[in-house]
Amino acid sequence: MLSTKEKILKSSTKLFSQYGYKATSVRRIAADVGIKQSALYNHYENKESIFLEVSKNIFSTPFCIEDENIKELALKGKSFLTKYTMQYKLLSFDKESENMFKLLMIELFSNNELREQFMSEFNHKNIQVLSEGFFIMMQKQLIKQSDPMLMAYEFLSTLFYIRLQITLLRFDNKSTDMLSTQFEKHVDFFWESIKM
Amino acid sequence: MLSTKEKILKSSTKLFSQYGYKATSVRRIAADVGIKQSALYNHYENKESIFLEVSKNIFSTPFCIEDENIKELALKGKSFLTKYTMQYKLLSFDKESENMFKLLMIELFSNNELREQFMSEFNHKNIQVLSEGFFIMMQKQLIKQSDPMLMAYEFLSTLFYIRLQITLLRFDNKSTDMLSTQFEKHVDFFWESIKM
DNA sequence: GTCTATATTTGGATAGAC
DNA sequence: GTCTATCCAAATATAGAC
Repeated sequence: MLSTKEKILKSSTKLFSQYGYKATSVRRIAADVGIKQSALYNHYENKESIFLEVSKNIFSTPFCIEDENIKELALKGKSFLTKYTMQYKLLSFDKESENMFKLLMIELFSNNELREQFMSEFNHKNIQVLSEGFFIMMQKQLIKQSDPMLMAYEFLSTLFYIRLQITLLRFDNKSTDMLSTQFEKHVDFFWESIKM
Repeated sequence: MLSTKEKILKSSTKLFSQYGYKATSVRRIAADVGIKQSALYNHYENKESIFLEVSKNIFSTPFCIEDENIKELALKGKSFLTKYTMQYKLLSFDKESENMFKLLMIELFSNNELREQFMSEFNHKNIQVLSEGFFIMMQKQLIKQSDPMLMAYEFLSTLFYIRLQITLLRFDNKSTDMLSTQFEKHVDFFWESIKM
């Protein structure tokens, strides 16, 4: 059994990630929770503070792989890319992460903070981890010599594009069959391109 | 000298592509044009019809290269990719196209029609043209044997990601120096990966 | 074709009874 | 903590004078 406050968070997460901040009214959130609009204010100061609570979860769910034992992983070459990509794929199809990604995309051009976080948390962080991996592989002569950062950028951009497409298709309740193996194909294609 | 109707279109294009549909009020459009809000209704039936006029231009400006003489171009190998990418780069930095791209991104999850058009006009059309080019290059043994569609997807996704980043940076009036040569690097990297 | 004035709706937020 | 009632602001849209 969820507390009212938890119900509000759940409902608002659902609605914000479907319609965005502006297009989601507090009345609608209240209706979804099953209470009157005014009762919301016993739990949150205002609409903004509800959104803040929701948006906290956007980057708490990892957008990229944890760089725990990246060094050991990178030594294995292709397995590193596979593992990285499979974690990314999991996120892309996980309902919770999907909503957070959707919300991020919807608010990307309206919310300065989210935009900054997208650049740092998603882009830079992923590029950093990946390029570290590629750098190690180059040292170990597993892959061709090149710019690790560029390689990371090339690899990541496709992951992002697949995820965006999946999110769009699922938003319309369309089938993602055509994209379900795209991640694996990407790893295969990319590895063939860079391997020694 | 622009007619009032043209001024409305110009102002609303600017504002819609900056704040999106919901967050742009007709008052603000009117203020930007320099007339009173009610006067807008002498030129457009309602807010929706203004947006419709604006959004017509999203896909009229080409989002992808014209496939005019793609066969001849593809025979030249790398030049095909270079030319394709440079056209794409031009669009990314063109003020008009940039606004249309921004508007598309902002409304992607709110507007069903735009979402459909993004999938067909941007994704499918580009994939088709590119894969046709790659297919020809494979036949002529200019590049390695692979799935032309997959190759097209891999190539396009990075173009899209660069464009998105450029758009985000310019939205915040930040420098795009770091990304200005990314398109060229992408072509170089990709060509090295696929060439025979 | 533009203006002032106004109708109408919607949405965020508060007051006070229970 | 929830409800009803209400306030206030903002936004779309219309009516009618000039």
